[in-house]
Amino acid sequence: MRGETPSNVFIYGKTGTGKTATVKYVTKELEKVAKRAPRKVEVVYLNCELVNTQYRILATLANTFLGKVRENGAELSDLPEEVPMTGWPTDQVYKCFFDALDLDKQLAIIVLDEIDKLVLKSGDEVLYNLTRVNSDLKKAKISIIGISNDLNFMNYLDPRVKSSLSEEELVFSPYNALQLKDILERRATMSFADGSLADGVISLCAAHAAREHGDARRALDMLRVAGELAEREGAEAVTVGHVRQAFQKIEQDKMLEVIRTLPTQSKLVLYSVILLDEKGVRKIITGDVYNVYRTVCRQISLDILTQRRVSDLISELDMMGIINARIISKGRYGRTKEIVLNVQPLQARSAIQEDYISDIDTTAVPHQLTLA
DNA sequence: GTTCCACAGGAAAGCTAGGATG
DNA sequence: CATCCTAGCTTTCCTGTGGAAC
Repeated sequence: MRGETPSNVFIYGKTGTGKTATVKYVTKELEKVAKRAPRKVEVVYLNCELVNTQYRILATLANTFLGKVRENGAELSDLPEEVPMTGWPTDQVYKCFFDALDLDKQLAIIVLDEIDKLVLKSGDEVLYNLTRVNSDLKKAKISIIGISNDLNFMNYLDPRVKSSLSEEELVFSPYNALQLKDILERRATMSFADGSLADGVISLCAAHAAREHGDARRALDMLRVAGELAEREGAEAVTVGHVRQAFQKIEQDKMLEVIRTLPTQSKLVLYSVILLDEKGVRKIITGDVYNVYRTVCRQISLDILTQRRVSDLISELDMMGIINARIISKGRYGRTKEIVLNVQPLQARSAIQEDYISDIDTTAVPHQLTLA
């Protein structure tokens, strides 16, 4: 507001630590204060997950400032009405943004949320251009706030961009249990009726979330799910038990989501394990899984991988926590992995069958196996 | 004490899709 | 458009191994 060139700010921290919320709050306050100041302050918020190419960022910026210019009733003689979302050469859009911005003595704060997504998709050229704008502007100034949840993201950048973007750096560390408790309590007073939360419910949610990730959004999710469970039950209040159920439900949902996005071959291996489990086989063993897997593959005429590979896939499923595989030795009868399913067979099955392979025959388990 | 099963899992080479490059 | 590169899968070939049975 005093007309000095502000530092660019770079903010990083894990998801759910309040980066976006903080920036939005602070910029809103700033805009409020700036209304009484002689120099205008404009904040443009861009989520780079949605607006993720150089052209679209420039076009969005150009249109924002063209809009502001028109609001003020200024003459638009040499400026276009609007920049189309496709079609123009990039440098023309750039010039348009530049001219509209430089009409006034103003400060533009450009917030680039999820900036890592932008760089991943279209490189750091935009950032380079934006960081240089200040040296060409006569009246206006711009300042960039970059938000990223990838801590290593900076290393992908051009050193010049890196140094100018991180003039000021802020790190948001994950919330601890006390902070989460505080957040949950505030939200709870807004969304839950008095007395509908039993003692310890919020503490438990906070403790769980802090131990896992420190993500406030997910802590709130847990509280919400616990509330929904209690409501469905028609319970008087949300109890500690509901929170535990909610925790399990969230874990299960996460697991099912992982299963849904598994590559086909891994799904088939998992499917084979499920089939064996449903047939009541107590000790599920690599060799058996491979036999069932082969039958299933033949039924849907898919390539059959080698046992070596399937063994690796089983290890991967184990790492993901979908199954538990532990190596056991049966002495004279060899050494193998004993596999225990770690998900609800029915739900896991339907998650797998959402795939195009929906018509696998359940009789894929050979009879001699069920007898064995 | 030996044997030997039924795999585990390391190493290296082949294959392939997709992207970069000329 | 052809060609080259690369990462991620997969296969091939291999050595290693805990412990019940002999």
